[in-house]
Amino acid sequence: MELHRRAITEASARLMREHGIAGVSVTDLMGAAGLTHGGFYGHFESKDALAAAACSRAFGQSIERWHQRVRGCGPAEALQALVAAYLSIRTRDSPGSSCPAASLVGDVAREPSHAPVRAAYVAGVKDLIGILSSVQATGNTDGDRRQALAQFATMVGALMLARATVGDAISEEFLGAAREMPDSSASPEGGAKAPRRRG
Amino acid sequence: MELHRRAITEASARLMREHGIAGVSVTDLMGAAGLTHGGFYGHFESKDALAAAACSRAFGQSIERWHQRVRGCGPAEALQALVAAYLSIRTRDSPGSSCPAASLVGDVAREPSHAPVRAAYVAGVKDLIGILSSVQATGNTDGDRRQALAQFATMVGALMLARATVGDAISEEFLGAAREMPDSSASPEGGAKAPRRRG
DNA sequence: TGTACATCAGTGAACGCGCGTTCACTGATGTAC
DNA sequence: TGTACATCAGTGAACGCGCGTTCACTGATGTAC
Repeated sequence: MELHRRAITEASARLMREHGIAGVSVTDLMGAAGLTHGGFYGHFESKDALAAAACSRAFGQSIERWHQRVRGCGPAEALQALVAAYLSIRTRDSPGSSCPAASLVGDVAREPSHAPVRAAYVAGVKDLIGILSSVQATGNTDGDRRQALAQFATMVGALMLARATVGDAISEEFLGAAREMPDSSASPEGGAKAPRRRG
Repeated sequence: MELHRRAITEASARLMREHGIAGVSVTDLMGAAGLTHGGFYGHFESKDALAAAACSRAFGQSIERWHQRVRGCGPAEALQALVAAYLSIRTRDSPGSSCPAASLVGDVAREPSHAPVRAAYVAGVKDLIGILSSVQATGNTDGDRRQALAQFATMVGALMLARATVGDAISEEFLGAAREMPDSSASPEGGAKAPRRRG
């Protein structure tokens, strides 16, 4: 039974990123796990509960992948590697297996405040921001975090805009322009930089 | 009849940004325009066609607002004003009346390539990028455009992440960190800057 | 080893509901004479 | 000015369909003796 539950969660982590939470039915999800829809409520309390589990699972996959990329690199190379992979054509064209913070951002933004997927999303975003902070180089903790938040916003925005404009040249332009954003283009040696000030 | 068509488009421009294209029904939209659902197909060929019209209308509103903000400012102040308004709590909490490039990004990303709303979205994004380019100050046209693309990605990403994480402090952190992104924090005098290079 | 029984994950029909779309009809408006 | 008629935007019932969820049932599994 635990095996089936995992299969449902895994299938949902993929399909919900691809088609949206509301874009796939319980029947679809159970079918993708090799089951029929009737047994669903033996595994999950509701579709909302599954969405939360699927969201957590998707973030788990991303976090694992980020850790792999960061491991065994200096911070500057690690940042470069994360950004380059994130803002690639391959990632743009694989919403089902790429960052849920991007793929699900529109869905989660419209969920009511009590929806369980919201908490899962926030937790996942915080984990990714933690990793991204650790490869920044402003020289102080606050600066690293602010830099990571802004950088992550750029990555998520560029990826989603690239997806929404596929078929037009501007899609690739978004990916390219965002890849060169502040710190990924600056000093490959990763020297400490002054924290930014409010304008 | 033209009046009713406009009312339907206007209501849809708001409601589709708030709840998503699939998140509102034809009955809802007609009701919001003060009509009953049956007459809908006298005005539009399909819900998809309405989505395209609503998207164009929403971009029209944003473009008008951007032009107003830019008019009568120097480029540096204009950029500051656009970014500050875009990344405000007020904007975050008003998806129905704010930038459709953000509110609809997830919906449009999942539309099939032939959906009419896609073309409307791409056209609107290009218009906004045009305005944003015109207030950049890298000193050359290509640099301005690349800068505008990256900046816009940051704005859209931060706004959507802030919406998806409302209720947690990180929501406001995204807005704040993205507000200080590259050029909005640099040189309020707006002096020309060297174009960025690939890292 | 063989039989009887309890368990319970999974099945598939069914529930009420709302969707996008269609269509016969209504009733206000404007023109013809 | 008054009557008859054509037009056509808008109405609301109805279409087939898929949704999330429920539930009586099935049938494989494991235990008791």
